[in-house]
Amino acid sequence: MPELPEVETIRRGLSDCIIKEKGGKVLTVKIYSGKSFIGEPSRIMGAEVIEIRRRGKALIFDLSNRVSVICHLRMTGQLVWVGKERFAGGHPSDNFIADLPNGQTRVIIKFQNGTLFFNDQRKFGFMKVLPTNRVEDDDFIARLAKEPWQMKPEEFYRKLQRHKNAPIKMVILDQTVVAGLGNIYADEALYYAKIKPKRKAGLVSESEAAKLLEGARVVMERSLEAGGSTIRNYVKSDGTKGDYLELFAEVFNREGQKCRRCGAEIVKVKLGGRGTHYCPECQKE
DNA sequence: CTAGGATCCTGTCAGC
DNA sequence: TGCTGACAGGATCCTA
Repeated sequence: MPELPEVETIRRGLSDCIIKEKGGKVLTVKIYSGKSFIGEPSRIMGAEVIEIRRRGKALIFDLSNRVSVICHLRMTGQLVWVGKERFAGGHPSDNFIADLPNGQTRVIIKFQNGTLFFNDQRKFGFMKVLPTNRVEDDDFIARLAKEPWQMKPEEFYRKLQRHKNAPIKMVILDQTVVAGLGNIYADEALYYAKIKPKRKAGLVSESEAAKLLEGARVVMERSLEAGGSTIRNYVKSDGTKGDYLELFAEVFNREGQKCRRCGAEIVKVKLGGRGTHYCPECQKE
């Protein structure tokens, strides 16, 4: 369930562990679930990771032999580095601190100076090997829209018009409209912009669209400051589990609680098959 | 082309 | 306790 801030947090954490601290060459690739690893694993053996990039919610590991690995965690993927330090990010679960591998481990990439575990309960995520110069041709990467920081309000507004009959929330979850938002930050951005999630996208005004785009940036920046969902805030100092959502969420997982803006009760409904949280008072139809 | 629902897969939790 | 259905922070595929 990692969204842009979580993936970016992983990118930074793994860059520190694998590049700065020198993870070294890939020694072995062990695949426990065929559908979790696409392509020929031997193509990354003997190579070193020279850069870790991110496009939307996808991570891209560039290796020294002009081969790259695209990794998308989808709903329940997580990456855990065990080396000199331990770093874990992605779908928060006890795997962050558990002994690995376990029953949810799908791929293990062993480096000279550490081991990268790709765990994924539901097997929706994947790693995919391809030449570095072909990454931009990958179906998912190629169709990805700009991120909220790169997109101009006018462009965003124009894109909304192409889906004028769909609920605005569904439209901003579409990665070809804007990249990076998932179910949490879609709800949070709409709260920020005071727009009801089910409103038709065509009925969002130009100024509201600008506010929504700004909201997307603000809520994801806030989460990024909190470190996304990583081992640092998942495990509190007393060893108990923490809920990082508490750190910034205004509506997500707050059904039944009071809106911090107007005091009304936050509600949860189902929209397009996704749990959707909003304030019925201050978010407008 | 768009909109909406089903689908991939595994685990957990509420309710009976 | 054991079962059943709903649900889970994603994206694609299929149908109308």
